Amino acid sequence: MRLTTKSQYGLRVLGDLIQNWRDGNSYQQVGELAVRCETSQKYLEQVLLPLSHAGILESKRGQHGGYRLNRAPSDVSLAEALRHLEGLLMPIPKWADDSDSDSSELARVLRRVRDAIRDILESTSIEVLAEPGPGSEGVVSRTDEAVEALMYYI
Amino acid sequence: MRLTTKSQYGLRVLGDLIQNWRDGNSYQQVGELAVRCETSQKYLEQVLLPLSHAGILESKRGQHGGYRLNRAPSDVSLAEALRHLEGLLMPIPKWADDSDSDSSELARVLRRVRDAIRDILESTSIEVLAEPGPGSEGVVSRTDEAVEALMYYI
DNA sequence: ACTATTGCCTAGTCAAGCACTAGGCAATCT
DNA sequence: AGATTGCCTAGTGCTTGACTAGGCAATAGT
Repeated sequence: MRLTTKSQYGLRVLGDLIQNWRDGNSYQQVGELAVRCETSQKYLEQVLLPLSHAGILESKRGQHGGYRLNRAPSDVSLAEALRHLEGLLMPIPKWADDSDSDSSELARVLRRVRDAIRDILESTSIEVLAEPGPGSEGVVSRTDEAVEALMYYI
Repeated sequence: MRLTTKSQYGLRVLGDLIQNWRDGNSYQQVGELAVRCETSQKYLEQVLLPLSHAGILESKRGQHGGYRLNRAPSDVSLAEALRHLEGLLMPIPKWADDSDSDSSELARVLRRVRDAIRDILESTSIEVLAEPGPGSEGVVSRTDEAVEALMYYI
């Protein structure tokens, strides 16, 4: 699993839109989302596009257009979001994905690693991206830091 | 965790040297290892250097020099080998590695992923890299294919 | 001691991919 | 009709992976 800035911004926007979902789910313009996520509008457009195509987000064009969640946050897993942000998490050819046990022992170990990652990411919903409630002081999202910490490696 | 060709060749050489360990543990020249691993001698030198510095391999220069295992294969974990082949698997800053539970929920999820990967890789020895016994027909090492399958992503 | 051999180390090159920037088209609202 | 906003594609600069190349250092055989 690799994590690039697409995930960084994408996950942060999702957290933002989850807050918005709980408060009427109105359309949020890319320009404002970009400001809140500290990136450029043009780049964020590219990040959100695949999420829209995947049906995770819903978009509207023209005046008062923007993005909003299309499904309940609890129904979207982190794995699904990351798949559309980063492309396929694991482009494994058939021979390795098959249940054939005739492949090497190493392949079996690597498959266990892959499954462990997948299990965690599939069983976690994007609700974890929502910023902590209004009780906390630091209003700044920690999503960036969390992703930066593991960026490129895991 | 990222896997590059360094891991691909490095793991394959380790498998080769494990066979050699069980058969007298003589020094194997880089040139011949490179032929068996289907890469160039010069590149393989760079791959094996860090394994030598880490004490996993032992080297000798001059005529009849080469490489051989320096420790029992059962005492070297896949995690250790990969760490020296790819650099640190997870360069996580202190704030995320601390047991402080005040970081974001996402950070906690990503730490679970990291730990799951580490647990598997630490508990598996490089013995799995050894080629299957002489009973099998296909003599070609499957390490390359196993690594290629997951290269860059997991 | 001399020389051939082999590993050690550093620098440089080429291609691919990430992180954007930019421009124009298409839909929507007023 | 015109302004606004998202959709889509192309292009650019930088970093990194995957090597290639050259010379130095140590060891073995004579």
